[in-house]
Amino acid sequence: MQIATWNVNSLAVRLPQLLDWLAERAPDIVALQELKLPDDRFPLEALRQAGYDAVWLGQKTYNGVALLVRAPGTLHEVQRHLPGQPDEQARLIAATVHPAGGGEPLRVVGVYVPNGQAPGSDKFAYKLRWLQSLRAWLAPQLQRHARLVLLGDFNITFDDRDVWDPEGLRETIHCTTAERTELQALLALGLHDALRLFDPPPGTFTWWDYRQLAFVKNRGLRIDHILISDALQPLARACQVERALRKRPQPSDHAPVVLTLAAT
DNA sequence: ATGACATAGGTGCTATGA
Repeated sequence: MQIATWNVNSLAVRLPQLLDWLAERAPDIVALQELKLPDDRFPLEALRQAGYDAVWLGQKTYNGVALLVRAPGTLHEVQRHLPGQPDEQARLIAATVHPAGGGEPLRVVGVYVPNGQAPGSDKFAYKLRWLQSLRAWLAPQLQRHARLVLLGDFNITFDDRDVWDPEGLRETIHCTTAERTELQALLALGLHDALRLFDPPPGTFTWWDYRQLAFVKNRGLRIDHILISDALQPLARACQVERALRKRPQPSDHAPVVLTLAAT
């Protein structure tokens, strides 16, 4: 079974690429971020024709998240937004997924963590507050759902290995100690960084700036993550960044991350 | 140097991203 996350940077623009990729790889579960469209413009029919069901939380212009499941898989107990968190920004969607191949259900939490703009800014404070709220909500979720996947665009690097120029970007946005402390606090709840379990080669990133040939020079960051609970860790078989999608015409600036889990 | 690209909204430019 394959579980993927992809920041598409506009679902309207990237829909043809998403449909191509779903047809090629047939992931069982997909979390999408940065839909950048309101709920009534979500392309449900196109996704259904591609063999996927979906739930989504849209927003005009900014943010927006969705979960897809390959038929005949199903999505239940859908939650949009962090409960009790008044927030105009569409950044979290969770569902209990019964995957296509059968086996035990999974609790899947897709997130688009705030960017944070710059340390010390109001947006940075919002990012840290949002992460604290996520953690407070996630702790009881993990008690209830032993088989849990938290995945999406975290906008945080774990450590210097996730940064193309760690010295030059020291304590800049995505690389600050404050952000990394919040990310580690999520792991401390009983989660594991799925990609790091498989000892990826140096220079494994998920995002590259559109400018200055950053992708060609592999000047990137690893900020998109799949975190899996203790119960799922022994089932992890592979985890990879789909770098090839970043090479296609009119790409998203993010590449997908794909986790392969053994059934059951 | 706060730019370079890309996207949305709207129709000239600003806001935002990472």
